[in-house]
Amino acid sequence: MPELPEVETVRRGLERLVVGRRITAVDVFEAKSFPVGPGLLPPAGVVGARIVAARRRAKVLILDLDNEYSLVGHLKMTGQLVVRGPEDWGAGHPTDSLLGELPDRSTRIDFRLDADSHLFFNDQRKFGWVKAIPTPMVEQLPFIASLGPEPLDAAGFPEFQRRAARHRRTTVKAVLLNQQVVSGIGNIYADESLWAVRVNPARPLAEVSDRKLRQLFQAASDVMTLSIELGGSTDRNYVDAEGNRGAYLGFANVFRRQGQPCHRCGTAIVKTKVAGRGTHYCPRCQRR
DNA sequence: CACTTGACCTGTCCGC
DNA sequence: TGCGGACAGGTCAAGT
Repeated sequence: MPELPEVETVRRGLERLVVGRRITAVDVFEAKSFPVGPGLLPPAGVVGARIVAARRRAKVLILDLDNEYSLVGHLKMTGQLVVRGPEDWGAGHPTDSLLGELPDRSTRIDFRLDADSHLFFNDQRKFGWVKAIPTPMVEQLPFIASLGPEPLDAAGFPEFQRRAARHRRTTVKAVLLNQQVVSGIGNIYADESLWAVRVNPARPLAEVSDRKLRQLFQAASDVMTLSIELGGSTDRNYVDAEGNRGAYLGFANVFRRQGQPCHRCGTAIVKTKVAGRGTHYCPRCQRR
């Protein structure tokens, strides 16, 4: 469930904790978590390189190295990138940690760093991955090059509108989840954004006015900006680079709130299935 | 081409 | 208490 706010929170932690560190060794415990193949550097190839930048595109994390390669990572649903060092190391200590000693049984990769520290890639369900790719190739990877604009970029609205226009018959929720149309939104923030502008998730896009669509894009930006300030959403697994939970779900209006009163009208929030996903909405505020 | 469904995985929860 | 099955959801391949 890491969506844009969670990935951005991890990115900020990595920028603070591992940029400037050198990779001294890499232990891969689950081969599929660090795929190798044409154009990909095997794990041993990053040993000796220094991490020089931590970037993000939508839900994709990018750690640039000083050897012309970048570590590109996707956390998918249960991935974590957690930094650990000596006990007295670093300014931030976990205050709401979800994790114990690392590595644990979900640890797939251990990047050993200088200064006696580690960057652990944990992933209970093994859907996530980390790949080493030539830095100039990162933006050209098909799945990155085809991403739609991010809601945090207000100037991206016309492009979002243009791309969305090709999907007028599908539900507005499915469109929000389509990373080629608009990127960075996942199940949590799709539901939260739709509640904010009182649009029913199952509405065909054709029934959503241009004005509503603009409000929706803005709402997605607002809700994700707030979530970043709160360190993201922790439903089950998500933690930041220090192992801490995010606090956004305490402020959620619909996600995982089925049966509880709508914060606007008091009606019980309903959970259904739209676009093959669990979907939460207020049946009164968000009529079809 | 637009759109939906299934697969990838494992841990958790629910009903029997 | 144990056990089968549903469920969780990001993305892509395969299906309609």
